[in-house]
Amino acid sequence: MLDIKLIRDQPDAVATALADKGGAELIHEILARDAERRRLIKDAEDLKALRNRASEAIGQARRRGEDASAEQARMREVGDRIKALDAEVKTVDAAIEALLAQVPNVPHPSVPRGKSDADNVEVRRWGTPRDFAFAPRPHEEVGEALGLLDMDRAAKIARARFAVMWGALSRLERALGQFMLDLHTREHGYTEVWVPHLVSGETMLRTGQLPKFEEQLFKTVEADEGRTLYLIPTAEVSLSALHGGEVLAERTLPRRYTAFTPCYRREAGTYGKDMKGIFRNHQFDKVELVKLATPAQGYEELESMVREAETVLQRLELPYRVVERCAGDVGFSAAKGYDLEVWLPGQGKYREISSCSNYADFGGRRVDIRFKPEGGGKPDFCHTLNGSGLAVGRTVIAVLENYQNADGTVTIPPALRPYLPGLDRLTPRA
RNA sequence: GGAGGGGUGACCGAGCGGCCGAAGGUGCGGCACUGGAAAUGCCGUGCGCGGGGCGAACCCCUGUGCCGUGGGUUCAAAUCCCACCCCCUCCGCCA
Repeated sequence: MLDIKLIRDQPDAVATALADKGGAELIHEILARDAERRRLIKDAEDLKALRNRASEAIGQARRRGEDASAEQARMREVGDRIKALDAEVKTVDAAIEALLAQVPNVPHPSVPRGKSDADNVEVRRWGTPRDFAFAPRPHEEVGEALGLLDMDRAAKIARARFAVMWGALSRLERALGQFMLDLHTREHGYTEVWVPHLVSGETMLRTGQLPKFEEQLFKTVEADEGRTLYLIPTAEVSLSALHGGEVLAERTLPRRYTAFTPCYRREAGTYGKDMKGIFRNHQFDKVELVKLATPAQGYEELESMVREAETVLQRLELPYRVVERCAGDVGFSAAKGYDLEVWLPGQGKYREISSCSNYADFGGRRVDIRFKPEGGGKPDFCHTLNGSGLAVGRTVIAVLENYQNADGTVTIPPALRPYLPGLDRLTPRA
């Protein structure tokens, strides 16, 4: 969330910055509530000061053996008024927090203006889409023809938008995850972390998944306890919540964490969209990248994170482009972000395979991660960054489509061979 | 699942209902000592919120709150009561 002080001090600047993103209309109401809050706090604290002084005097009087019952009765009343004021403060606090939670992050000045993804800006391209001597097929056809991708049985045992991958394709999925983790931990300075896939509602709130995206989450209930846990829609949730409530030493920043986990998403409201194959499923694997950085490091770390994700595609020799998201498309929590879009010959389009964002202090404030400056001084909120490095399911798609052969087989990208000993092509399942 | 113990500042660890934001230690910062360092000595070292000092930053003053979380008792709660969360030990069960 935004710093209320920023809204207080520069309401017009904030409203202007949110022009493309929305939320500017909330500013006025927040200011009104904030003024009310401060008035109430002042009143309550004045009374508390009065009570503290009186209590002191009562204590002394009683130790002298004097009667202080009149003063005690007076303070009892003051106590009741304090209680009432505190309750009002609490109500207003909750209202402000609810309002503040609806205000999106202010885009970084460098972010291009625009309303939708149509206004996103292509930053660079890498690789040349291969020339096919035949009509390249979409991944679901390639996979199903080989008998390795099995959407029907997945639907049978679960429902639509789930997948079953047999044999070598399952191996490919696993190998890709392994390959990405090794790359990021060995070459990019990330620490591999194994995290819970089910987290509390509190964690979902602190990572901005709730309440806004509740309809996208799978929720579990322990039947006999009635307790709720949520399936993570991305490992970003678990990774970025790890240090919630902590104050980190500046010299330990930036911290770079990566995790390979399944991700669970309801995909509500996407009926009919990307229904074929595994492009948009309820369950998919992803290698997630999360960084905690100082404000001074934040944007530099965003650029390097994008390059780190790109490296995966380069090693796999998959053509892609980098797109910077415009102000209207950058995402609720993000101050700046890039998408990596991989070339899918079966679709004849570049499609998103990674999204890297800097949530800046907006994220750090919400999860409450701060750092203590090296030379002393007040703790300040960390920048939190996250990105996919990469979405494994979509990488499988990219491999199936870009490496497909005329005979229906699929060549294994050379960089992946060490992870798939004895396998250089996907062939029909026996 | 049964029985018991415990959650205090960056960390360890004291703490009679008022004089406790909290002893002591460690760590950290500064200074002294040193050719430089170690050791030693001295000093300093929490966070949030509100009000004010030039409505900026840094800083200062002042008030208030914070001893797992939330309630309660009381003129007054780290200290008493209740609920919840978490951790630990022993027994049972178990991948």
